[in-house]
Amino acid sequence: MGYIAIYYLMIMDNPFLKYSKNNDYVIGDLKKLSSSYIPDTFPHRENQINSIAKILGSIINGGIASNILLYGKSGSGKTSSIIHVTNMLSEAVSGKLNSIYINCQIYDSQYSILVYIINSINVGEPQIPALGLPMDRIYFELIRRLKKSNKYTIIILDEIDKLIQKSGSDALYVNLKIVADSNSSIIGITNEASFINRLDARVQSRLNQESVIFPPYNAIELKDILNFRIDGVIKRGFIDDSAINLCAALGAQEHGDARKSIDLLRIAIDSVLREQKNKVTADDVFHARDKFEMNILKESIKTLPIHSKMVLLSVSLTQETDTELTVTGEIYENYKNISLELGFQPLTMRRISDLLNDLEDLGLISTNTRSLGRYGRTKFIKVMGSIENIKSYIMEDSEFSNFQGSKIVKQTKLRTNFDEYFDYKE
DNA sequence: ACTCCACAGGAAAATTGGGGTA
DNA sequence: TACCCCAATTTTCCTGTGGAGT
Repeated sequence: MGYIAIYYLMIMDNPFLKYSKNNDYVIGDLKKLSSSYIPDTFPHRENQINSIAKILGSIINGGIASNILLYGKSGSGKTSSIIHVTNMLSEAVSGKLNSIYINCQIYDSQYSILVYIINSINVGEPQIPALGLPMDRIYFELIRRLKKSNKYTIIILDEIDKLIQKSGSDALYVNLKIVADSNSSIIGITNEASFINRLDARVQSRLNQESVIFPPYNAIELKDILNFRIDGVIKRGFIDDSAINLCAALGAQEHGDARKSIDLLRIAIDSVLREQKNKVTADDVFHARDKFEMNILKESIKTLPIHSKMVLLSVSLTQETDTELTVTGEIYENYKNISLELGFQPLTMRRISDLLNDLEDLGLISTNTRSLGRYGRTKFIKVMGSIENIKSYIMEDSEFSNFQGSKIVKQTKLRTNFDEYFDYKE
């Protein structure tokens, strides 16, 4: 009796289950269509996987593996492949392996990375706090626990270029030293080919012992991958060939991005299932793309720190009143007003300059440094995408709930001169 | 050739805030 | 509770810069 009740609960609560039970088209686990799913076969990545396996293989015989650097654009299968390989390896040595995956975009200081590694090694000891301990003690503790665990350790540093960008080569050097002092290897993942040149020599030689390159997928390969993912999950015929081709083409367009292709297909399938239609067409994929891009925008704005949100709002409002002169100085003035209105102590211009660069990295704004000769040198800034949407996403933050719209200053130093400059020209 | 605007962005100092210790 | 350590964040101080004006 109890089982039946639970069964119904699951059907009610889990949308995937609901579809799979009520729909003839779904014949397998829809999780296979998630871009983070790690399949057990990787079409068109056999060479890379074999190379990595060969390098790490020496661990099986008790040896030490070289450090590896994986290159490739996003969605080229680097992360999935390495996790797949380490999973297999862990199986081969019957679990005597610590494989620690770290995304350096999230853990971006040497301190946070080391603490994360320590807390990932399970030797039945308490967690280490994320702040406040002296570095040498972290270091000591890490070595101690690594030795105690008595396993080989593989540290995977994803987006390793972000670490260098934020914390410099030293952060990596510390990690590499630990590797030298213990039974472990580092695997770096980067999508920036020039990354290695920015390192200093001592780090370079240690990290770049072996490298594996992941070239972008072409449209034909992407199509294979999509078909492979659908296989056994969705009934043939439910998805129009044109839809698959389009997903592959859009992914190929975006530097051969398999993640994008798969996500697009999944979103398209999802909405077709929800609308109870009986075929996924190219049109559905186009809709999926719009939705996908909106979600990315919304999500990246939602997770922005409060001051970044205020800066972005300032850019939006400034651009709204005058497209010509969205420059740093004016954005800063308006940011200050917004900040004061919302009851925050405004940050300095120097800091805002960095925040603007961060926003550019996120693709939320685009900047262009221009010189107006006598009238100075500054950045011209534009928001990417619709101002209305961006504004509404920012306003979703409760901190902005009583934002009335600060007065938008138009009288910066530059503006006075700049206006004169144009008056003069005309 | 030289000046000077309005910043960009590097370096170092100062502040912040968790955590430990007495 | 007072006080010291630490890394992270932010400010202060600074030098650098492209090109119109003179």
